[in-house]
Amino acid sequence: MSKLSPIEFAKALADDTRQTIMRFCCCEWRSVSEIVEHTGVSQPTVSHHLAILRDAGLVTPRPEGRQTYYTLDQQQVAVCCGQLMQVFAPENQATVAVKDILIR
Amino acid sequence: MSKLSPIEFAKALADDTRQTIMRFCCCEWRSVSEIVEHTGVSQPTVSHHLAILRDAGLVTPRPEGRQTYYTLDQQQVAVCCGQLMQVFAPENQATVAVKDILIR
DNA sequence: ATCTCGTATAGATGAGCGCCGATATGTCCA
DNA sequence: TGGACATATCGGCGCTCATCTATACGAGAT
Repeated sequence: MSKLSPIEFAKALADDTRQTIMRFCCCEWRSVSEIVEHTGVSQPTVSHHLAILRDAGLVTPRPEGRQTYYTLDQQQVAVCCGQLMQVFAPENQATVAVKDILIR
Repeated sequence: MSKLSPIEFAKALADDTRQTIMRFCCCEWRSVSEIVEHTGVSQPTVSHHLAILRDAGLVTPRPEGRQTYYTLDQQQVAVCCGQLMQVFAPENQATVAVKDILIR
């Protein structure tokens, strides 16, 4: 999981289909077929979006036989959000709280 | 300052020029001319991006004579980041801390 | 080995958007 | 009132990217 700049993070999030995938994979492992069925877009499109999220370190793949299961990396999300807050809301109270927890 | 969905927030952040503007206006009031000079893009382009950020409630305009000064709304940023964390990192420790501060 | 199923990649297409020049709007000053 | 300046809007152009179909790759199963 490589570090993600605020720009890369924002661009990875800036698509409805990708956010749908992220919500769907938030607390569970989901196969590509399940994601295809849930999003309603074609399988290649899902694969494309998964590649983007995977490159951003936002989802983790787990190959299992013919299928590949994906899940959202909540820690990566939290760290990136914390970074956003430090850059764009440095004087906010919540930013301090997040920094204490996420940055060590 | 209207409420901002995770998608709208991400799309507003998903541009280098807009992030440059946001950083430049983070803790100070900046005129459009200053922003034009700092970003290096044309004045109409800056105006365009400011309109997007303004519609998202991420920057606050303060007209003063012929000039308009803008500053970043750190509270709006923090709230949106908090929302992102609750949606995409609900099991993370930092999310709980942010929620306690931002959501009332 | 061959077939089938699940996923990834390649190539094409169309919509969205970032950018600029030109122009409109609005404010201050003489 | 007229002119100069700051910002906003308009119209277009080019590029990025989300989507599709077609195809390749890879792992069971027969």
